[in-house]
Amino acid sequence: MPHQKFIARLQAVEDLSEDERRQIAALPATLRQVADGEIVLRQGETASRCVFVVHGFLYQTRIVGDRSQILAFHVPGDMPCLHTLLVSPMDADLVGLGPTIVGAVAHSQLKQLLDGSVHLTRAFWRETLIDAAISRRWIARLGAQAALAKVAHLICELAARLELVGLLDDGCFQMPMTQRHVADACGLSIVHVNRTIQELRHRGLIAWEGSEIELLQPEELRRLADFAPDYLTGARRT
Amino acid sequence: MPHQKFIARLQAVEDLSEDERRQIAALPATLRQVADGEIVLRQGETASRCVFVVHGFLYQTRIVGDRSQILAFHVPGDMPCLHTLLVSPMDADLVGLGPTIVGAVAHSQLKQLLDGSVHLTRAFWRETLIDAAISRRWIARLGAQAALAKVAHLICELAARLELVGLLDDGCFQMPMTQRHVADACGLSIVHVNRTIQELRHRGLIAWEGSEIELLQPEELRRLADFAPDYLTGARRT
DNA sequence: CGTTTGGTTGAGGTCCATCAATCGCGGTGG
DNA sequence: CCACCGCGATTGATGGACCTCAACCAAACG
Repeated sequence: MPHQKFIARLQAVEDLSEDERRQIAALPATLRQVADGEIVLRQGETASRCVFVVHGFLYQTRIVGDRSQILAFHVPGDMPCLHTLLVSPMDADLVGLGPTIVGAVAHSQLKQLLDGSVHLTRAFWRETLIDAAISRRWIARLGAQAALAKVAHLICELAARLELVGLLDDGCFQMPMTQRHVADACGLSIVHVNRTIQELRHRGLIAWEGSEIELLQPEELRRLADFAPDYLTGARRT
Repeated sequence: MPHQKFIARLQAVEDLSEDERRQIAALPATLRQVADGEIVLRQGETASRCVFVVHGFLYQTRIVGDRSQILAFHVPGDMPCLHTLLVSPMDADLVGLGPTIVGAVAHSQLKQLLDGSVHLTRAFWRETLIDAAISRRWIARLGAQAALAKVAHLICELAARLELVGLLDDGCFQMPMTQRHVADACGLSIVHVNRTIQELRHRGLIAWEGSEIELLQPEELRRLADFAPDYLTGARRT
């Protein structure tokens, strides 16, 4: 059950046989509650287990100079530190966003599973490649877009990723993200993020109350953000 | 011989046996000359072969809105589109920087090699993970650093990566990068890049004439850029 | 209730973009 | 050989996007 979203995610990325799904579901995982702002894995730490999001959200943040930069958000089904299986130390803190439930699988278990299956190895590899593709979009976003487009793009991406795991309800999703998180993810100041969000609201593109974000005009928003969701699944060759 | 730098690169990332090195060297590769500015692989294109840099440089660039953003530079030994093996379409143009020689290996050949070796698969996977780690640093750089630090960081990274493949000569390296490339990589205007480089020169940190870049005070430069090269090899667990 | 946290607003300043012009250099063709 | 051209580097002036500081508000919470 806790692996459900994770399997769904992998499934969206690579076709899995029923047997393979069973093998993944059989991975021994320990569940754990993570509080808002709690650090699951610390920068520099060498993980011996892989974490996956069961419920809620995580993000990765890194101090650079005197400010902190968010490198990635993680939604249910994501395995944020899969790369620690092969490349050891974390290059950022992994932090809970709102009350969250994570599962953890021992590296040894995962290695054993992957060593036995070329196809599953490929699926997990693909998973890390999609993470990389997302990072590359973030580079484009941070390097070349104006504040309004940056924030719009972030919202579009989160909505699209949540949709993949069935957590988008009619353009609406729940995420306890504060304006500080948006600022740290977009490389903007809080004040300017605030004004930017107001502008998005004013244009009737989004609604955002508490932890509920709604895309009022998804099409318009995507155009503004120059967003296309293709990179999130790594469109397979047919 | 053309595979030499590529093997050196892999070797730096994961221990290879002599047999494995031989297997890689035996991969049938076609060499090709690439002119400055020539597009090797176009955004949206589905590659059927993986390219690696034998001599010279490549970079990946993507149009976003009305400007172009460079997502990555590639030095000899790099395999810029290894990810196309599993995730199909290119999300950016792959372009030659200066006169360059690239090799190309068919996906089918590569797949065959990897399917036969768990260890080599791991080595190549690691390779993509290091690319991802670099992307993440770029996010931090673009999101959280000022112009001076951005440019300094880029130079530090290039120098460190070239050092890994033996192309750094006493803090000196050859790279036919223009200020426009720096601007597109750092999300700055050309004019401002020009002034930033002047400032770096003025502080006695670098020298840059034509295509020769020299780190005059590497330690100072690294401090300014908040740079540490750890992420480039994915420091292995011991 | 006081305190904290996140959101909001205003004013002023700065970093960087944009526009425009110049300069040096290598290439090219007459 | 030299005028011409194009590209990259450089410089100055001006403007704008965004930052910083500071204050205030509302809701949540002990």
